[in-house]
Amino acid sequence: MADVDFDLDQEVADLLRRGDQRYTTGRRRLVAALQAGEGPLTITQILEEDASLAQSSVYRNLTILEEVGAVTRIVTRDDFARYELAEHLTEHHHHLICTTCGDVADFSLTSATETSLDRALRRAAEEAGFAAEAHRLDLLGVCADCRAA
Amino acid sequence: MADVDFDLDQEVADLLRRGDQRYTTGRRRLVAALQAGEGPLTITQILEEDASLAQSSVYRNLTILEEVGAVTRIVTRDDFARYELAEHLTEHHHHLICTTCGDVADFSLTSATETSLDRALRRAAEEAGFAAEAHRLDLLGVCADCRAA
DNA sequence: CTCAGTGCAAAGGATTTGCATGCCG
DNA sequence: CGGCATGCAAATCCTTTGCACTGAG
Repeated sequence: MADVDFDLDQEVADLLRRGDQRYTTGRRRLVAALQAGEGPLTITQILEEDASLAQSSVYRNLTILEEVGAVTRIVTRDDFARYELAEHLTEHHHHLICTTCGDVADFSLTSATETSLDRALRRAAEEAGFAAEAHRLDLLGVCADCRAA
Repeated sequence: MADVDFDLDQEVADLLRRGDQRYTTGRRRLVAALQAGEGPLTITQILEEDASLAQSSVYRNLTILEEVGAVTRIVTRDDFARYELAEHLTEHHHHLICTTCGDVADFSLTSATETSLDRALRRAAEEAGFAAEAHRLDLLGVCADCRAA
C-alpha cells in the first residue's frame, strides 16, 4: 500500500509539474481524500473527509487537477458533481449509480467484454465521423444499502 | 412519419393520463420540440426550437413528463441538463458526447453487442448486490463539426 | 365554475470569482 | 523577495418557486 501511495503521489506530482502547477499541501490532501473514497466523491464528501480544506480551494484545485489529467469530474443525476482520480492513476472501471440515494460505486467488466465493447464503439464512432476519446458505462439501479432499507 | 407522430402523441397522452396530468398545448409543443431535435436538448435549445414556450413552464413540464416516464433527463459535463424522449417512445440508443462543444448525438450498437453487454452487466450487478434498472453508455470525443473547425 | 397550468419575476443553491493575505520556490 | 495558492465572502447562473392570471374540462 505504501508503494501504491508513493507512485500515485509521484504521478500526480509529475502531471502537475508538466502543467506548471505546484503540488501544494492542499492538493496533496485533496488527492488523499479522493484516494480514501470508495468511489467518486462530491465536494461535500471531500470536505467531510478532510475538514481542513476550504470549499473554494477544493473547487479550484479539482479544476486544476482535472486540467492536468489527474482527476475526472463526473455528473450523475443529482445536483452534485463528483470527482475521482483519473483512470490512468487507478484502473479502468465503471459506475454503479444508485437511483435512490445517488451514491456511486465502482465496478469492472472482464477484459474480454471490454475488448469487444471497445471494438463495437470504435466502429460506431467511425460511422458518425466522431473522434472517440473514451467511453463511459454506467449501471443505474438500487444499491445494496438502499435495498435493505 | 404521420403515423409515428400520432403514436407518439397517443403514448404520451396515455402516460400523462395515467399520472393524472393533462396533455396541454404547452406540453404538446414541448414533445414536438424534443422530437424535432437530433438528440437530447438543453432548455435553451428547446426555447430556441419553439420561442412560444416560457422557460419556467418548460422546466416544470419536463419534470412532469419525466415523472410520468415520457422524458429522460441527462446530464453530461457542462452545466446544462438535457432532455430527450424516453427510450420506450423511441429506441434504445447511446450518446456521442462532444468534449469540445458539449453537444450530444445519438448512436446505436448492434443487437448482438447489446445482448452480450447486457449479460455482462447483469453479472456485475449481481456481484455487487445491486438491483440493475438500466445502463447508460456514452462515447466521449470530438464531433464531426468540431473536428472540421 | 373550478382547479390545474402558465408566465413573470424573485428566490434558491451549487459553483465561481475578487481580493487581501500567506507561503512556496 | 515575487508570484502563485488560499480562504473568506460576494457574485454568478442554471434551476426552482410564489403568485396572480388563464384556460381546459
